[in-house]
Amino acid sequence: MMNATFPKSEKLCGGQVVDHLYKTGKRFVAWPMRVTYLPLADGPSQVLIWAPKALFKHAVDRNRLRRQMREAYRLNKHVLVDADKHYHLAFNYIDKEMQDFKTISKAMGKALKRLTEEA
RNA sequence: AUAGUGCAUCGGUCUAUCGCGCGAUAAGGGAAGAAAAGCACCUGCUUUAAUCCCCUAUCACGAGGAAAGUCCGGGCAGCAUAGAGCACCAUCGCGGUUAAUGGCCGUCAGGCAGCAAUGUUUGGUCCCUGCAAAAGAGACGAGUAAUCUGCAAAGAGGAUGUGAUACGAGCAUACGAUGGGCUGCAAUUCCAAGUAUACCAGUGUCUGAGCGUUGCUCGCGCGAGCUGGAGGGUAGGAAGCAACAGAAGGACGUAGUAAUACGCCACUCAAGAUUAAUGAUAGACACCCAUUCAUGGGUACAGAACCCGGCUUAUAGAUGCACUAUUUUU
RNA sequence: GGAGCGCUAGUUCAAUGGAUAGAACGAUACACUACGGAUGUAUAGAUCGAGGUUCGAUUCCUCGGCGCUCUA
Repeated sequence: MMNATFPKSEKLCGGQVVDHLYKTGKRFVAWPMRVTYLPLADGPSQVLIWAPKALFKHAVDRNRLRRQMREAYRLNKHVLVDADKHYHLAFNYIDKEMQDFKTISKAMGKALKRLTEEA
């Protein structure tokens, strides 16, 4: 049985850590998201999820996107765990339209698969 | 029955799988990570904080009527138990109501909309100080024409016209009454970690610099450092803050036209995050619309951030009560 | 979370409650030129939206929209 939990230790917190990630991390686009990542030696992978206020004015829409992206990560993260890869990750939503869960989940699967293939 | 007006209420439900936050209970486990210091002497070892932290199981709870805008008013916190004067700001028929308000209820007068129910909007004063482009003799202090008085000088007089308003008013920056101390939970308090005030200049130590939240002046309190240049370090955690509930809602009774008040009833009410929980997916039901009666589409506005009372704005649809107009029947 | 400020031609800025909202740059047309530039002449173009106060509103008040700043 795969472990599909998402405890707080897997969330990325702290201003300095976030700054470090965005300054030194590599990035690629997995539409409708942009992924910024930084490989780690060990420890749990930590994730940051972001829905920008500039694109979505209402808090309801941002909450919904954030929750869907979080669910997509939670259900797909076994790919990373199985490959024994550890990252600091940031997912930024970059599309102007709200996409449905299937699209986001598919994109998340592709993104994580690509990460496992990185050196 | 149709159309409308006012007041009030609700604003999806259930199941399955996976998941999140907070709390309680039970049984366990002993760490995680940052930075620094010390010992050693290049391989390392030791020590150390707030928060304690992690895992497992079960149970309970987990967004709104507007959580929104931040437009008012309070609670609460700090600053003299918040003090004085000036300045500033707000309110403005009358009466009531409240913890308080610019809100709410009742009511008076005028304007506007409507057949009506009703809705909407305006409402202190002109004594003092001021205001009005063009037009007009003249915009608040003078004065044009006819006419009258007078020997005359002059005085009285105020038409017509201009204009929104003309020896009478209007307006606010003026006056009056009433209210407001200022700042806001990033307030405020505590714990922990870390560094250096090295150096330069000015100023001051009771005849007192400077600081303390108020635009200024005082008053009051603290008081040996303070200001500028040039540097060093930190930005973690806890309380505030989530049932020791309260200006809380509801039913009933009494008073009142009403807002509301009082009494009574163990009737109801348990979110508390902080890179920020309250969810995701699938299915069924309910409601609405279309229809070829198989089915297809739609279900709004919108997400707590210390807490309350209002206002304003957004909102698919559903329900109840009262009233008005028209038509039909009795 | 809280506090404060702003919105005027395409752009940058003016305008004490008072006549037809002004200036510079830009745009368009014409002239000049073999063509273009420069220059000259002319033209078009705006008060964020909706109400209210006033004789009269860019200005004052209310509600909404958008943008910005400060604050541990």
